[in-house]
Amino acid sequence: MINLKSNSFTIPGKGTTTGEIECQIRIVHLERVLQAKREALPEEESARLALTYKILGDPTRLKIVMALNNGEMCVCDLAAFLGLSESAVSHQLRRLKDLALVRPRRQGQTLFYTINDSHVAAIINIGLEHIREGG
Amino acid sequence: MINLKSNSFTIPGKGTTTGEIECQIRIVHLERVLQAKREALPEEESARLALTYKILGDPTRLKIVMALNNGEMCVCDLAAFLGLSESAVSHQLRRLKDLALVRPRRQGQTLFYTINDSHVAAIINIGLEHIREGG
DNA sequence: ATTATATTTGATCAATTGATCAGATATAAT
DNA sequence: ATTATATCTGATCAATTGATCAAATATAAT
Repeated sequence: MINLKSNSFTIPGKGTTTGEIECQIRIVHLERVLQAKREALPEEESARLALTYKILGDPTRLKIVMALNNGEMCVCDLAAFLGLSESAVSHQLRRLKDLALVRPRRQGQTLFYTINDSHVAAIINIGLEHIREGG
Repeated sequence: MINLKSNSFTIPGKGTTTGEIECQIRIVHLERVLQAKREALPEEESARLALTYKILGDPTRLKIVMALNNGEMCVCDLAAFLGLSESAVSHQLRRLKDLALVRPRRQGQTLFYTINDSHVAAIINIGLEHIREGG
């Protein structure tokens, strides 16, 4: 147990410590905690990364991505494939597009969606390896 | 527009088609839809994969995983690092453990958590590459 | 045995989420 | 211009989620 005064640690129920508030945070290995703080990604970047996984972390959206991995598809074909309304698919495609996971190509009235870059397929392949062994 | 009778497609508001219900699903490229159906992962597997990403897709959990990527840490140190209650951290560790993303090692009363396998770090590295270029 | 320490567990609740619906755009055809 | 087609958008609502709290284990120390 280590006593901390006026540093940058945030205490669960009490917000961030400022001024002379004396607080007790249980830290068993201080160096380890400080190292984690030092090496942590900037908040903005880790938030973005988390959001990327979150977007992949929905069955409908993941199925979309995996289907597109075999070639581009239009909204209505995806809807037929998934058994969902075209509106639902469009909503999900927008979220995937916002995170640069898929990308549209317009041909007349039809929008064909594709995987945006090679990282997406790579993430999925490694994820599959993970769940297939030991998971 | 293609007319389908009594096949295995599911129609948005009407459940899965059975018997003689005549339905109209808009399919522009039937081969593409059928290919997607053929090559889709078994439902159970894609659900598991989605869940894996979902679990990584929360800022708190992702920070935990990234911190552990630099070496094992105990629950209370993680709590101090994150500025969260130990209970909150424990709850999240459980979810990470359930998906085999982290793994505990007991030493007396203390539980040290580690990244479970190399795939986890790989997924994160590729995710980072993705958001850092073009994202 | 009793007490202290480290973590886990179950309940609660505000906040977020995903599919649907109705209506809005955007492009093409007549 | 009008109509049809393909997709998008905003609102709604049940269901899920994450942090907190209080209480329960589990291990260690006296």
